Amino acid sequence: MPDTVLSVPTDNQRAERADDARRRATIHDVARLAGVSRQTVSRAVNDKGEIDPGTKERVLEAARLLDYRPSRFARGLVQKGAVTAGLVIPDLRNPFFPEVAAGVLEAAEQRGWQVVVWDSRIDEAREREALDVLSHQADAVVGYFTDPDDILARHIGGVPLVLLERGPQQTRFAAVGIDAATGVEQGMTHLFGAGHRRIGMLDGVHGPSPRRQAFLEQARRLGLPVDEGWVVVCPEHSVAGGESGMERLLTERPGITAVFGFNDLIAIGAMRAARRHGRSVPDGLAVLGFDGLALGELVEPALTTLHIDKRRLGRLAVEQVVRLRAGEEPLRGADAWVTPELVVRASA
Amino acid sequence: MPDTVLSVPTDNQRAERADDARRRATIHDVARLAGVSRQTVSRAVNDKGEIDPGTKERVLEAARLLDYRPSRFARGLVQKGAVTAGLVIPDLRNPFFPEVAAGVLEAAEQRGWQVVVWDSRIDEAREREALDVLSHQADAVVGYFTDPDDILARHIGGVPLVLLERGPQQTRFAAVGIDAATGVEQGMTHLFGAGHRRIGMLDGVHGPSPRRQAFLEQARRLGLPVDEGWVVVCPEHSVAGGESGMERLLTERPGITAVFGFNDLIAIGAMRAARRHGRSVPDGLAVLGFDGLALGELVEPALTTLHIDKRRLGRLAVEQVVRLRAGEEPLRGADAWVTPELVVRASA
DNA sequence: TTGTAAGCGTTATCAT
DNA sequence: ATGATAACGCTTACAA
Repeated sequence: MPDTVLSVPTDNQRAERADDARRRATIHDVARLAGVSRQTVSRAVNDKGEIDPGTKERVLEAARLLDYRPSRFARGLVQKGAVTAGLVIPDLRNPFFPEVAAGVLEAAEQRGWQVVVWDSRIDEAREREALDVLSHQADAVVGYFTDPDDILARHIGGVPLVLLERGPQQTRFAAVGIDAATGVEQGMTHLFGAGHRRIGMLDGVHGPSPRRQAFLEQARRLGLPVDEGWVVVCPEHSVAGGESGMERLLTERPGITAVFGFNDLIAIGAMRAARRHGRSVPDGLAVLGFDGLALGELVEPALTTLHIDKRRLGRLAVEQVVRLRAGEEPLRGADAWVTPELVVRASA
Repeated sequence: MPDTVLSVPTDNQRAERADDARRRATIHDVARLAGVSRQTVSRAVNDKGEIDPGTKERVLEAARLLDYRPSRFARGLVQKGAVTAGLVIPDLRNPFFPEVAAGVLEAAEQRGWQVVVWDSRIDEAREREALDVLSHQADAVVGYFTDPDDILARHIGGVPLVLLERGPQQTRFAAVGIDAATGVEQGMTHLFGAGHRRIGMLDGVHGPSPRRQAFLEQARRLGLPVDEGWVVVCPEHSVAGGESGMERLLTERPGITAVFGFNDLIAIGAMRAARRHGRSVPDGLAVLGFDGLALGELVEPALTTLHIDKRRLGRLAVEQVVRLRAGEEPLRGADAWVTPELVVRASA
């Protein structure tokens, strides 16, 4: 018989379950303890006006006692407006990416958004996993991805996606990129002007990357005796990767007088390897980087590099998200590019 | 009269509002378009078994048409278990912090948690703002904070909080720290052993920091003629900050033969400033860093430093969160410390 | 000042 | 295989 009474409806059922072991306190528990309605608890907790100071104090005390915290889900359900973006970065320990992330975070903060960060650690499976999770938990995703569009589409499932460093012509998603062609042209022109003809490249990716294509194109334009055979790939985008790549390049093309690095870390590795081979920089070998990391000013000799405005890249990505969410077309072409700028220091 | 009919109850009201301009499609809209119940939509979308392949296809098509995406809030409300942690970092562009963040992200990922990252940009107001937001949106917060406990308490409001780099004796919150005393002792012993007696310090914070206290204590132990007057504060924890701090130190204590940096960036700045003053490193001036950044191996001369396992620091912080959430006592004392390790390179 | 009722969008449970 | 119904925890009307 008591069963019948207790199962009347919901409120009494709740009362039954109230002393469950580790259940988090709800607004209802607080209301009951304070002897008020849930609405009154809400008023107290959210600091609304219309409430008696005494009641408020009592409610807050009850909340404290029960260690009550409003459920963000229940709140989100009823108050719209909280925006969460996902950010997927390949490697937080490559100083390039924290800079981009800083740009994203800054722009997001200005809009009151939150950013969930994933470090995919240069693992395509983890990239996809990030998409799977973030497509459920975020309102938009920004990041570095290596999979082709159709795979990404399968995992992002309708959530706005902005790809970092993919040329707009390489994807149907929104993207922000780096104007590799212009950057490489500046760099090669500089090396050529300094008298270099036998220039090698330490690329960062297999296959026809924009940087490599631009490199080969410039080599052709300048009439250099340089082709694919002068390009060595450093799968690891680090100083160590640059060192071992340079070892190989020096073995395969001992005649080179200059080398173009895929990024600054690789270029710094190249300098170190070159010196170990008894070639001083820049006289025995000129080294050119790509990124413009702060680090480049600290090494000896300071690194000549194509500087990229990394924060801007991040901010631009957030702008793309804004457009996407507004139902507008994302920026395409040059508006969605960051153009590198040659910074001449000592290494080339 | 039609009004009466339409306002029957909720379902029809919804039908009315369905063609609202920019309202995001809900499961209900999809159900209606596909001519099935909401439950069936749920089954299709979540890839559950019990559903006719044909129906499923029809539902998914409708979902695609309406650009339907499940609300993460509604989902979170019914499916428990999604954990979001907040991470507050002072400056993503100081290479130290991305390493710590990487440790946090790694440990969080292993547990299936998500991490919302905030860059407080070394601004106490922004730190508090981060707490205000994250205490609502996250299930726990990990981070660097400068405010004293009571202020933090006011802003964190009951959410588990783990402070980074606060000695356990300095806070009643859970914390993970660095064993500054042991680190400094190693460093000072090393410098002393190399014959240095007049040692300066470039500290990073005003007031009695653990590192400074340990420094002064070691100076006393070793009988050095060194006191507070040999400490210069670099408010900016960067190479530039180290350079200007070193300028001052060199002016105030031209007799120093060695300098202890608050961190590696400051130490590198010190090396540069010293050299500009015509003092070679390490012969004219020995320089010791604190952090063990990868960067330290790349500068010339390579930096002798107290290496900190930064990832471990981050992972440890997540472990503390786990304890807190389980209602256990957080680790205290040495278990919540990371002990620096002296790495001798060329600079000292 | 306080309480009642409805609804936010989803999934779980139990029928059918 | 599909649907009805009841939660989930909260806030926003509106009523008292």
